Amino acid sequence: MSKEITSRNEDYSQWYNDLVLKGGLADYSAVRGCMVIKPYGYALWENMRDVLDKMFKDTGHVNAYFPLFIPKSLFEAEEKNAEGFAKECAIVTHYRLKTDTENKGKLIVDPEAKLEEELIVRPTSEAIIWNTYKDWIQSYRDLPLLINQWANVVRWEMRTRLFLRTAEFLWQEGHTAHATKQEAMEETEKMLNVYADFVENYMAVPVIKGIKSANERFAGADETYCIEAMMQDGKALQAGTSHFLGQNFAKAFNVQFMNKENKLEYVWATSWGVSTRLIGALIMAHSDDNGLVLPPKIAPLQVVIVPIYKGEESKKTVDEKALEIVGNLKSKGIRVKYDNSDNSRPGWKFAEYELKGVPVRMALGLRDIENNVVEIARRDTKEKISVSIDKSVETVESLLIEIQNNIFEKALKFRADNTYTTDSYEEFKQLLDKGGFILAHWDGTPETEEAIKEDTKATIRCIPLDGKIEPGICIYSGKPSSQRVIFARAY
RNA sequence: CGGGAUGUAGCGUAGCCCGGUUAUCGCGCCUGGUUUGGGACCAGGAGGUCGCAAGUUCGAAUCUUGCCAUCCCGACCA
Repeated sequence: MSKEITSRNEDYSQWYNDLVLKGGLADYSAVRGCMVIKPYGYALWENMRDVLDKMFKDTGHVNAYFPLFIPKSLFEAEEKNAEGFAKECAIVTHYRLKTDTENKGKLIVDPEAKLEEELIVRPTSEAIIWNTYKDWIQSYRDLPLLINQWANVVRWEMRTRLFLRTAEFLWQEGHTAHATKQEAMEETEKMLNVYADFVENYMAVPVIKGIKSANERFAGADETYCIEAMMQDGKALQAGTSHFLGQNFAKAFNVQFMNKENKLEYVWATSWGVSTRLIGALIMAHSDDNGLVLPPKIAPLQVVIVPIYKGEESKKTVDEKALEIVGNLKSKGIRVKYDNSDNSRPGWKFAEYELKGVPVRMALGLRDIENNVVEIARRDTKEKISVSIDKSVETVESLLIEIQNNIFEKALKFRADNTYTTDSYEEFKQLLDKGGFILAHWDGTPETEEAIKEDTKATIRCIPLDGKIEPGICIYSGKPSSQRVIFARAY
């Protein structure tokens, strides 16, 4: 039967789950909190990864790989960071199993194989990386050190959600070392801009660049920058972070370099990351009740061609013409699939590829070939047009660009329509229930943020970088404030 | 980790309260045929550790206990 998708109005969470599962992006696994990323979902991640990887390399970074396991003593070296992650670490305590003599065919942990020092499965890699950098950095000539790694990390979350929060996830983490504070701060902002560029121009998700409040700051960072996106239910989702780590890790791991004046100095550090969580952002930003809506630039398939035929003879004719179009599209670098499988009919295929969010669908039948036209349907607006086959490639090319722009504009408009400004705490609470971003004054204290969070479940998503300096009074405490910050309920 | 719910073929399900032949139905799958412009139809067929493990019983999908996984709500969360 048809793959029914729960509507957004009916149950937003279920709608999201339906898209992930029925859209073929991921599956639950036999492991609590861990998911299987299926080929279609992984293809999406590969496209995202490839674009980001190029952006990192274009900004001077290189890739490396560090161990999955971190000795506990290293992990705890930077205290704040260790504390921040302590509650969600998986720990390796033994290295061997043995046959259970009491219970044939079962294995038990060999108590004699206890590790002298426990290994932490990385929730992030600062510790192991800075412990390594210590040996790599001696002189200012070794700096800057600009390294990225693509890896998996584990955070033992209480409650998990496909892509948005899983116990294991894939990400990239950049870790850089610099000779000066200024340079490290510039790097932090540079990578934030790279993320914003990627998320807006490839994923078509508008973001707000900002700084995290102390409560939301990365443990071990002096300053955390972020990009925040709005989902269709009005909730905020952090799409990427970039941290200025100061000299915290340099001091914890004793990473010093000789400067030009022959004096030892601690290096300045940054780290930055985005994860498979971005896929969750993508889904919730654009998709609709018919399924996924993927931005052409990173969609695994940009075009699908569905043939319509009657009998073997006409199938041949249609195949021939369709493959010619496929060739033309491919020569333009367009990711296209010709689905002439005989186990489902055209209508089924239409619905299936809509569910999968393929940006453009072409339908080609005998009637079209006679008239030298092809039907082209776009996923975002579901509009259909009939164009001359000779012009089909250029039509598709421009359509892909148009779809990319349209879904970005649509998301931008949605965000604008759901962003409010208020100076009244009562109105603030009412607006929160509608969902969306609220620009309000805040006195800058963690206590006030905490109190508002207790009261409303909303947190400060960020202090926007492009925010106007505008004196006002804190919405909660009435104390003076110099700038509005963004409040929202968040994922 | 607390509260609630769920788990029967690839998917969706009936049966469970009140234990008793060969576990129901639909979709999907396989074979053959007719079909194909928005989720086709006919005929035949295959497919099951009833989430897992103990227990109660002559007998367990059904009753009991434990465990595992998922969903929702909370707590937690960079």
